[in-house]
Amino acid sequence: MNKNAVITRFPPSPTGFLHIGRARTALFNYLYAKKNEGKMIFRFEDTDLVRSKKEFEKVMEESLVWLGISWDNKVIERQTERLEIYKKYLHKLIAEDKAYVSKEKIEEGEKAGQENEVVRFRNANAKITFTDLILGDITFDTTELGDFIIARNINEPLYHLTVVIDDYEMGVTHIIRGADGISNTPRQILLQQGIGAQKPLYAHLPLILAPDKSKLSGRKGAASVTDLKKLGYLPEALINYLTLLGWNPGTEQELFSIEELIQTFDISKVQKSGAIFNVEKLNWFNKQYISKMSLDQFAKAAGDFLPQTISPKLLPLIKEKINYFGEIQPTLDGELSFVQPLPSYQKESLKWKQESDLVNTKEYLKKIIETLSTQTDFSKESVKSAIWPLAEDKGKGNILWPMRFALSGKEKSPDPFIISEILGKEETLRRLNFAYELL
RNA sequence: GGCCCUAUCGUCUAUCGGCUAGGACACAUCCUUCUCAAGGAUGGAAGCAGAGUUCGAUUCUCUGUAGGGUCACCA
Repeated sequence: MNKNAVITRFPPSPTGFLHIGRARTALFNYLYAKKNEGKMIFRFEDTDLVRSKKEFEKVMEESLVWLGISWDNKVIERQTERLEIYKKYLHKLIAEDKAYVSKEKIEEGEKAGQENEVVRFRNANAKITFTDLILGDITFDTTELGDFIIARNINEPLYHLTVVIDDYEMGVTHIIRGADGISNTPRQILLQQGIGAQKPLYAHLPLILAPDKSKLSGRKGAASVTDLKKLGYLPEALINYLTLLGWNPGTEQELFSIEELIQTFDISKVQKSGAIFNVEKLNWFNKQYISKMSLDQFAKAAGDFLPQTISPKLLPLIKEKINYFGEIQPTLDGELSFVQPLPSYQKESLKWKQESDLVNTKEYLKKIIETLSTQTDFSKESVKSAIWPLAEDKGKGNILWPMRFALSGKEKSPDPFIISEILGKEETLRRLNFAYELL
């Protein structure tokens, strides 16, 4: 393998769903690795036995797959399976007097008061400076860290030690993570020096914020990939949006395929400040991707969001209305409700706004019914060409509004021709006659 | 509070010292249109404050202010 090969990594702890912020971190690691013809490693940091759950490992893996983010390691390793490795380093560190065992009382939790033999790292209290690919030089005085704890006991190593060892052993060259990891960096660099590891390059991504600029969380609406998938967003749209949240290529292009993203991605152009997650813009991206789909692709992608017995003629109407699949049912119940039994309505609703009373309206409806009664072909084109001369003669609103309202029972709906086609001759005439009788 | 990071329209952002500060989302108006959606056009909307460097600062430096992150025997 090429010695200079880029290796990035995505090491979530399986303690929840794949949060949008973490998804973007995975995405940027993926883009950076691909861009540099390197690899991305996916592993689980599950040393917190209490919070780590196998179910979450599964959702996280599924979420990445759904997004189209792939990793290059065949087996997804878990830290709980690498204990022997950590112990080896721990013993070495202690033997070299870089760390020491210390008998201390546990201060919090169920075991408070009990004694424990923690392992502390001998901190030389130096100043640590590292160059962040996004933020530039960052300096910490590590004095305040003290001799920090790296293991609960010799058999239970803690996070800072395990990441550093994993990254070293797996040959990680670039650590791309959220900005909340900045203050962990000096500790980890100290540990790298302790075990004789090479210092990787760091890039800290700005955080994704809720609309009130606080940290995004599940309580503030959809916050995980699973939530967004359930709402019916397209993975391509999410990827596109997430990449442009905090990064842009400096051109005015907004729509990118994943391949284009890989080609154009430049980590040094990542924004330094946090970005608010804006659903409106996600909606726009999603709509763009929907409109680019063929009807077949749309039907296939929408899948379970579509009722089993949906008229294929309704598909294009749905497709042009919605932002995301979750809006299909509300649209079917709303503007496209003409497919359902006709709702009751006030007869005044049949009147076009420029008419003063219902006298003309009744006359117009009669003419519409007469025209369509002799019509055999009920395709929207035929219905339109049959009705159009009448509409031109009497005024489009005068004819089309009552016709459309009689057919849909709604203020808002698709045009009366497409409704006629979908309803068919019998039902169309039934609804028109019903309106006529009302007046 | 200590330490660290950040600061351009409501939101995401462009600008590698020259700006009439550009684009996108959202919003408003208009056009198209029987209605809605889509589409087209137009518009309103921003450099946190103060000092310094400079012929010239949104861009560089400092201070202040504000926001965020982080301070575990969690990860």
